[in-house]
Amino acid sequence: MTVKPNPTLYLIDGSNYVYRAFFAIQGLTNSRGFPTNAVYGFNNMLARLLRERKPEYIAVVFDARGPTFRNEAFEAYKAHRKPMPDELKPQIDVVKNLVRAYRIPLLEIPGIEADDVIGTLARKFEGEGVQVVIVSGDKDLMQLVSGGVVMVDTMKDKTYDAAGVEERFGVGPDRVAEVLGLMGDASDNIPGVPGVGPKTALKLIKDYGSVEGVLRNAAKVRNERIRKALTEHADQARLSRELATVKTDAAVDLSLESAHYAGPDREALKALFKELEFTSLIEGLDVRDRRAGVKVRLVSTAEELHGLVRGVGKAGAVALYPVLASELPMYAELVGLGLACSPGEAFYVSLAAGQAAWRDHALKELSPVLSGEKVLKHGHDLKNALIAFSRLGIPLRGAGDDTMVASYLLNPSKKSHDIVEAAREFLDRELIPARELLGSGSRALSPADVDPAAMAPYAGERAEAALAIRPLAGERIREAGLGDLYGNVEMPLVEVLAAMEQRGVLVDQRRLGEMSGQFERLLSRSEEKIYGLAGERFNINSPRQLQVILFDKLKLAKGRKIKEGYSTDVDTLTALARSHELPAEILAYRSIAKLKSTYVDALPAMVHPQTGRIHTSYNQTVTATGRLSSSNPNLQNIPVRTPEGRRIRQAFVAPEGSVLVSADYSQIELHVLAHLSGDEALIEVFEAGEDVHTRTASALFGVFPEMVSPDMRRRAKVINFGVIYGMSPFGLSRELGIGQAEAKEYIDSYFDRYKGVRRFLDGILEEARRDRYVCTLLNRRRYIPEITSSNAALRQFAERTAINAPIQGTAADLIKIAMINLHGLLKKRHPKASMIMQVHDELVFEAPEAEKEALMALVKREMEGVMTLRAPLKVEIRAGQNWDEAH
DNA sequence: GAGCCCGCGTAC
DNA sequence: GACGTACGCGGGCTCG
Repeated sequence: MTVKPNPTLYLIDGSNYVYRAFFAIQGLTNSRGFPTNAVYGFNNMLARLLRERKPEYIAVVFDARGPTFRNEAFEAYKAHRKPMPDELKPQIDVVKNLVRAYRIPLLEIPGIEADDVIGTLARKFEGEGVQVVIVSGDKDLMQLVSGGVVMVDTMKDKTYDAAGVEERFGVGPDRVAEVLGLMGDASDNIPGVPGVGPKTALKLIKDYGSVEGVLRNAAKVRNERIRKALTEHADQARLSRELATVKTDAAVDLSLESAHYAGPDREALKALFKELEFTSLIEGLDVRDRRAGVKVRLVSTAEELHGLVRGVGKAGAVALYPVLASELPMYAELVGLGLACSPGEAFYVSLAAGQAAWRDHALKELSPVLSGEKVLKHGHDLKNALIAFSRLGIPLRGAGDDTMVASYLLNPSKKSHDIVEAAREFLDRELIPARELLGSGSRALSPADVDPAAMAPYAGERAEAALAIRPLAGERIREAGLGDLYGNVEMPLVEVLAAMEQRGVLVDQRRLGEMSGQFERLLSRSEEKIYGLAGERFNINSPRQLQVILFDKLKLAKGRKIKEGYSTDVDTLTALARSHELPAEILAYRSIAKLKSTYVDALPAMVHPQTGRIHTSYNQTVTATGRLSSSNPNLQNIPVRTPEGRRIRQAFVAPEGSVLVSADYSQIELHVLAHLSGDEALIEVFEAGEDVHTRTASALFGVFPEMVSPDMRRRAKVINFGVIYGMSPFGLSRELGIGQAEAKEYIDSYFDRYKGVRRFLDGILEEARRDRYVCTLLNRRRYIPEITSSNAALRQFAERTAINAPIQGTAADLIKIAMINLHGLLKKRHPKASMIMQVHDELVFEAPEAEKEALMALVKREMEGVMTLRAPLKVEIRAGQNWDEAH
């Protein structure tokens, strides 16, 4: 038999919260000018309480209009209180309607104050064995706290039991009214004893126990002024104490049953929110209607776990949802695992470190299923699962489908491919958001701190969602002709990325530490110079403040407009550097500040405490084109162009006895362009192994390749890249600093030379307009809906992305295949070597010195031979002790 | 105080 | 506005 815990009743001090909400939020009205701030704040408080505490019984208490016994006892009572603000008055009735829409009983008893209603009900229900929670920020009510009554201030997120009251107030609940009686309460206009403030009152009550006790012993009080006040105002003190005492015997009643909370009247709430124009809250209501009822079982005994494992084995496939203590699998504990192998039901196994015996048992029990090939493991973000289990010594084998990757391939432009978003798209289902369990902001909990019983429905339904999404996504993958790309490239890549992240890269922390000091000194010197030149101190890192100095104070020429005034970017400052010293110094300062904050100081902070290396996350479902991205930290934008920047690259090192090998595709996107377009002239350049920029310059400027000057080559290079980006005459003219007419001539002359490229680009645009999407060599899709927009700016932007996506995306396809092949080859032939980084057209490896030559030959051959393009791929490869040397 | 956008700058 | 794709910093605004 299970013992039912005592029921809990929440009594909400409505008036208190309406006031507090009113002052906390300023200026909110609906479009008709009706003030809504107090209603909004009150609703947030109430919704949060309902969400976080899930009260079984609840009631809201308001003050009624009209006099109460306190007015009769003391006519000045609350008389001098400021009248209710005009903006608040009309909101009171709305708040009451809101409470009704939540179907929560609302008590307002004429002649009885809310405090006394709360006091009476609290004592009554406490006597009946109900746990009472008073929800208020009013210190008067602390006197009601006792064994069965606590007070909660939801705005400060504090709960007061008797000890809490004593800590906050200095005395226990039984003496709160005594202290208030002596010191008075300005807001309630309780006079107290003149000249006695909180500190004196507290000391007197501590010494003599009560107002009566203090008055009896008044003669003993040392301080003459206070002694006199006590004698002279004895009656007022007694009255004040009475006023400050919350009544617990008022004529109020409420049945527990009527306070049972069974959820809101959604239609009424929706109507009210609509009236108030709380649109985001309306969405929230709709969302609740799309929650699914997955039956999730928290696995808590060895027998149940054993049964689950057998069930999974029988099913032959399972969807996993690992719960990690934080976002980064390399840095996070595995807290638990959601599992699902049949529709509508799921399981959750807690793996919290706190219960080591259970965790060890559970992992041991699960391990054969996870590591075996027999049971297919599906999931939404399998890389995460692979890393999490691998770190526990459990290699996840038998990887099935990753619904996140599938979702990405179906539409890579989507903002998010997380499980919540995927459940919306594929299942029209709303999942429990993490914030509902964990909260947000500074108060956010770690999943490690959440009760497994609460975690279970969250993780279980996510596993079940992945299981349910899988066949739907699979069907759509096939329909879109994405099956090969998914099955032969993206899925095999998951494991490769997991291995790369886990291996990580070594950085020389000492070197970065030295640089940090150096950069610090450079910056402070530069700072002083800047202040001198500007004639005042300001925040150099603030473009807004810098604008004032440059354009208002020094009256330097304004350049490009931005949203907030005029740009201070590198182009502008470089131009201004001719007329003043300050812009040049700002540029110098900025370049060092950038390196320091983004790399020199940030990288050491990311070194893993156990491995001593940096483990980035390679994101497979982020970019619209098919590229990977890298974050935490981003290893794909480590500086390379300037000498100072290269010093950061030098801090990426090989361990003793090993080397770094860097292999990058030479001009991969132009090779791809040559292949896709079939342009004979461009293909011929690459077949001949010649420098493409020089050859383009030679054609554009009508000179022999040997006669191409560095500046001619530079211009040709800009144009070559411009093609890949969907260049316009304007963009080219800006980049080259020439007129638009001249830029157009260059472009015409380029397409005259490479006629096949022109045809190809036209074909892409036609295809985009016809299909609303474009494809890479491997059929990777990107939707371009705005290609037919009537807005010229939008349409032109769409045209540029339509041109760029197949080129950038095909390059991404190729290097991904090379990565998969090389990962497999390394395992077999160079198990001591590893692929550790990818930077779009570059792969970086770490290998023992002795294997350097063999590895380099293998990598070069494999990358160049990844596919046979009409323009043969070329790879530059080098080795070194650090990344700069190898690159 | 947290979360977001902006301006800016790094990479390919 | 004006050549593609990313990530992340500091500033500063808005929100609650």
